[in-house]
Amino acid sequence: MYALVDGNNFYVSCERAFRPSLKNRPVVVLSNSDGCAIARSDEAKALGIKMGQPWFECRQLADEAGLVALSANFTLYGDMSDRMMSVAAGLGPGQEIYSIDESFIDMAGVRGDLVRRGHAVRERILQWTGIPTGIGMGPTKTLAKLANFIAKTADRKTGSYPAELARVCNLAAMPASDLDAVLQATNVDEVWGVGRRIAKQLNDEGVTNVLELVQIDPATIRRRWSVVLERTVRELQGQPCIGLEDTPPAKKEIAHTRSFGQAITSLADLTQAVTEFASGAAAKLRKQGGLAGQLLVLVHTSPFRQGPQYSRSVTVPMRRPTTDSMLLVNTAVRGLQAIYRPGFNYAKAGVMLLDLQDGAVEQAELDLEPEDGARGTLMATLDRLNDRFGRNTVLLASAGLDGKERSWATRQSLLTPQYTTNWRDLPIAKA
DNA sequence: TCTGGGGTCCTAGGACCC
DNA sequence: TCTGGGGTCCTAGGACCC
Repeated sequence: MYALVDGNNFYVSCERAFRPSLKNRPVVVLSNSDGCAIARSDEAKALGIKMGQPWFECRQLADEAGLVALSANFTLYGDMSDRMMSVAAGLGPGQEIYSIDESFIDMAGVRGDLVRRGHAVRERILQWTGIPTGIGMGPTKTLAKLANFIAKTADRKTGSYPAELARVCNLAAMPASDLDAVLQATNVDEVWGVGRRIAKQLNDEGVTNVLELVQIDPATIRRRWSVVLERTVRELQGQPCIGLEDTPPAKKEIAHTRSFGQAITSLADLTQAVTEFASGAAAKLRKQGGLAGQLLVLVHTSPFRQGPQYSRSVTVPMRRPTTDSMLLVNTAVRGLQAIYRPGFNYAKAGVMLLDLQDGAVEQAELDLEPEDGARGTLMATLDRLNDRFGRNTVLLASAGLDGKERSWATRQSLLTPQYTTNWRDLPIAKA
């Protein structure tokens, strides 16, 4: 038995916890560069704003409908997530933190009325963190996920689900005929693992709702589609195929990519950007105690713009697995030089660290670079300074030190304070 | 005229998830 | 004028190897 606890409109709810004036208003949170909407309040959804919709397409709603837009404040969301997760963990004996706003709970051995227990935990999360949640339960993770969707949709009163399924929904506790009715009222594209593409293929075969999907023989699914979709169908039929991952598996890659505030053309500007991305990725790598065996650099133009397109990446093996910013930055810049072509308007670049290895089992080697030991101390000091005094307090010279304008920097004009993680931003209550 | 089979590695891209 | 970022898994095709 599994539960899925999921924060409603999570980023918006985090902002509302500290600015109650945002309640009952249409609110969106924007991606980096204030590019597009990545979270929407119910009121914003009702205005017709789509997930991922570009801000320039809906910004007129600020004047017409009182829409409020905020730049993404990931420091705040990460901290609020930790708080929500620690309360949600009280629902059952095991927890897998699946994303910033979702966790699966293993309900094995939990006795009593699970729906009542769910409502109690939900109330506690709301009271202690200010985040409204929905909870779905079922015999498999895929069914718990589906139950969660039903709980949230019934709460918004937008679907055709019975009101008593709102907020907390346990599919395992439902009489078979009621369950069939609920599955029939749910489109296949709401199923975890069925995206746009597969949904269309299913629709073309006449399979539009979940009840129809559940009734297909898994072997047929495997033959016509894939083992991945077969697993999804078996899970929908109540056969557990996906277990709880309560210890997160080690990352296989770390990425740091950004779209630029405005397109850039020169190798000098790209070098600055790639230096910053490689430094950022290296800091992340050190934080999780890993080593990178390979590094990938990518650049590309904007597919949304007219004009010549160019997209290229290169993977460079490190001489030996490393965590050293200077080596990684040098490698990234050399990679960039190899793929850079003049005459293009570059919209995005990035650095990925690949072939990640456990830092604790570093391969011993004749020490050909005796300064490495000192480098380790240097990197640790660099991380401490940047953690304490803010990102980019200390950086490598190729990031650009001359005070020249970093025209490519992302824009975040609507950023809210870091209420919970920075003394200077601590909210003050007035009597 | 007729030109193998098995394997790895790399790049690129597609599909899905949040 | 203006279109996110971070992941995983899978597959196809080309280069290269024996």
